[in-house]
Amino acid sequence: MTGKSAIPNNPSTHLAIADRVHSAAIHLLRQLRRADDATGLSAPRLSALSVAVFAGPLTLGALAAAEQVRPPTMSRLVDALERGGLVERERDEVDARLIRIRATKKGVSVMRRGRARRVARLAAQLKLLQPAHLVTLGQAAAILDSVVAELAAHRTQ
Amino acid sequence: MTGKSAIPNNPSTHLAIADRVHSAAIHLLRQLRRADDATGLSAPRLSALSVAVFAGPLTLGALAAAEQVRPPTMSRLVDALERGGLVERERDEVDARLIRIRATKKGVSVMRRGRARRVARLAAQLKLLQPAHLVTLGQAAAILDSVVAELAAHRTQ
DNA sequence: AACATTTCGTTAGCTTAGCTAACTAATAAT
DNA sequence: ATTATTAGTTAGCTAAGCTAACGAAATGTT
Repeated sequence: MTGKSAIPNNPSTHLAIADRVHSAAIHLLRQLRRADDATGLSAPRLSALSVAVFAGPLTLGALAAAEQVRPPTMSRLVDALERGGLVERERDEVDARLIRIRATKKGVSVMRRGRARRVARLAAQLKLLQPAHLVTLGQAAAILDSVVAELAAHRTQ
Repeated sequence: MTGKSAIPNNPSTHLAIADRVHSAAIHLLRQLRRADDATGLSAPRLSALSVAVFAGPLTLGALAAAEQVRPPTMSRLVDALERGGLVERERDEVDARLIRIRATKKGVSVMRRGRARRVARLAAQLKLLQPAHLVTLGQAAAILDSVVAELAAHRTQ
């Protein structure tokens, strides 16, 4: 994508840094996007599965909200995961409109391995970095997450 | 998406850092995704336009490579940009197979405004950070870009 | 000079992910 | 009892990504 020079101006500006961070994120995800051949799961599916696994059984709507996606979109993602035997739909006992998405055993193990594998390529590259650079990345991730949380808060408000 | 707990392990491991960086990137882009109703340009289009603007006239293949995308994909992105009057296709004088993609005046200005707007929300948050954190993010972006370039190289091989 | 090969971009056709709008079924409210 | 709201799905669209196959142009071989 844009690379070094978008919004060139003064490179130390927050705007310039925002631009570069944005770029880097796009590039990274492009690289990691391709389906993990081992699991056959795309990023959105793996991501949804991840929430199902770690946040326990969730309603479809809640899952959609967690993934910041509309219900129909999540409905299809769940279709795919269900087809693969990774999650199950359960009707709620008390409120029959609700559908709880629960990860299966298979879903749990596939998710773990899939995510590990997905990130493995990145990890392998990181291993080649100078330790100081690795530290910088770790710190940046933490900072970014807090920034993103702020963004999300201001948006949903 | 996945959040804090995927592959938790030792947080200082390159694998753990890879996971956190990956997470952070996903979260960030989800937040920024809708950003640019003003230009009507999607992220991939804005990104391609950005390269066309800043890396000067480029062949379609080079643009595809820069965007880490296959030629047919870029061909369609360029179609859309051309329809919007943001870029032009020019046949090369000496080698008639080549097509140079050149940003128009309109493309340049739209890109600047669009991208600025897209990143503006992020930039606004960054402004609230401690200067040291801002520096860390800037460095991290640079490091990440080189890492991603390596990833791309190894994958294409 | 003629033919074969390679290269560049496009076209065709597929999948996935996202959306809105409209529908069904179920619950809640009046 | 009827009406309104809510949850999820279906239908139908757009966009982005891919591979395979193709035409046109350039290059290499004989």
